[in-house]
Amino acid sequence: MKRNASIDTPLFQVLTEIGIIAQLSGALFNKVLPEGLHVSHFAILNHLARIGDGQTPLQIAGAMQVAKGTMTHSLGVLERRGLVVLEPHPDDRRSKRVMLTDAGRAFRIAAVDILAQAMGGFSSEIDEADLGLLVPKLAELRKVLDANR
Amino acid sequence: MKRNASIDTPLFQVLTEIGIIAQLSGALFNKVLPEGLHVSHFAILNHLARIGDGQTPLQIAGAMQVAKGTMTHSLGVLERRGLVVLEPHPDDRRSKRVMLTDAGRAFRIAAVDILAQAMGGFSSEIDEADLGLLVPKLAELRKVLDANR
DNA sequence: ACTATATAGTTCGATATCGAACCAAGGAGG
DNA sequence: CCTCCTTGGTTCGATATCGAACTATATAGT
Repeated sequence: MKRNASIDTPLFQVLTEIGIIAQLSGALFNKVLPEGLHVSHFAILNHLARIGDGQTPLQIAGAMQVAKGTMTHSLGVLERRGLVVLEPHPDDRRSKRVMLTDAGRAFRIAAVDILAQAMGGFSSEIDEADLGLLVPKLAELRKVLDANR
Repeated sequence: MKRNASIDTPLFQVLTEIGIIAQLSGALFNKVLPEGLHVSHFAILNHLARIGDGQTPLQIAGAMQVAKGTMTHSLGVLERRGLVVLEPHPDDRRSKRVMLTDAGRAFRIAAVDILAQAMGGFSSEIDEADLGLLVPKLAELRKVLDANR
């Protein structure tokens, strides 16, 4: 059937699989993460620890690919927990700078350990080298999607 | 730094990329889909059209990897729009069977066209064959995650 | 300088999703 | 049969997210 051919394209299949995997891994992460901390919150802490803090909310939203209103919300959660502080941006009074607190760094390290442990449980069932090859392809796909949004 | 090594594993990187891609493609789909129809709703219609209707809500929830409460909600949306009907299951009075209506089939075909068109815009920027190779690996990853949830 | 436009964040309403509690029906053992 | 456990669905409260409207500041064009 000609009609279905248009949707059974590799791109579509990949996106379908990816959607399901994202849902599954998100659920898995949420289960092992400490009470009240969502994957998205952890992702922000992790990003700040890796790339460096002092980024603006908008920069972080761009990196995480979420709407800026969402970022306002998430940063509020993290700030209320004392994991980050928002300070005024020195060069632009509209903007903020997001800084990790010591508690935030400690929290992230603890969460990383928990996640690593949880993933270690079944990472043996997967060919790690295989996964390594996937990363650049996925990154490329992400770039294309990002450019067309 | 030893500490970061535990999280900079291929598996983790892949899941991070996948999370972002899922968010991007979901947003993209939502933008092109008709008013009020969410990707998840389309996914259900598509699943029923491909696998065959008459499935129970729980079966569909399993295939989509969403909570059953979510499925109740989504099917309600689709039913209110007349795209599916829920009929009592002949063998089990607790259960239902989800049937596509003609309108549902038509709607799906239209949506497929719209999506195919939207994706066609940038699918040329990606190596389709490359993507094809990704599918089995992703499927495998999905299985492992699924088994460990 | 002055106005117009763009940008950073916030706020708000709507919706998808989850998880847990719940209800109803099936099935298993005695 | 009757109880106990399981299973399919629904309901409910909480939360993440989006998109759009809004505020304040910055930048550009004239």
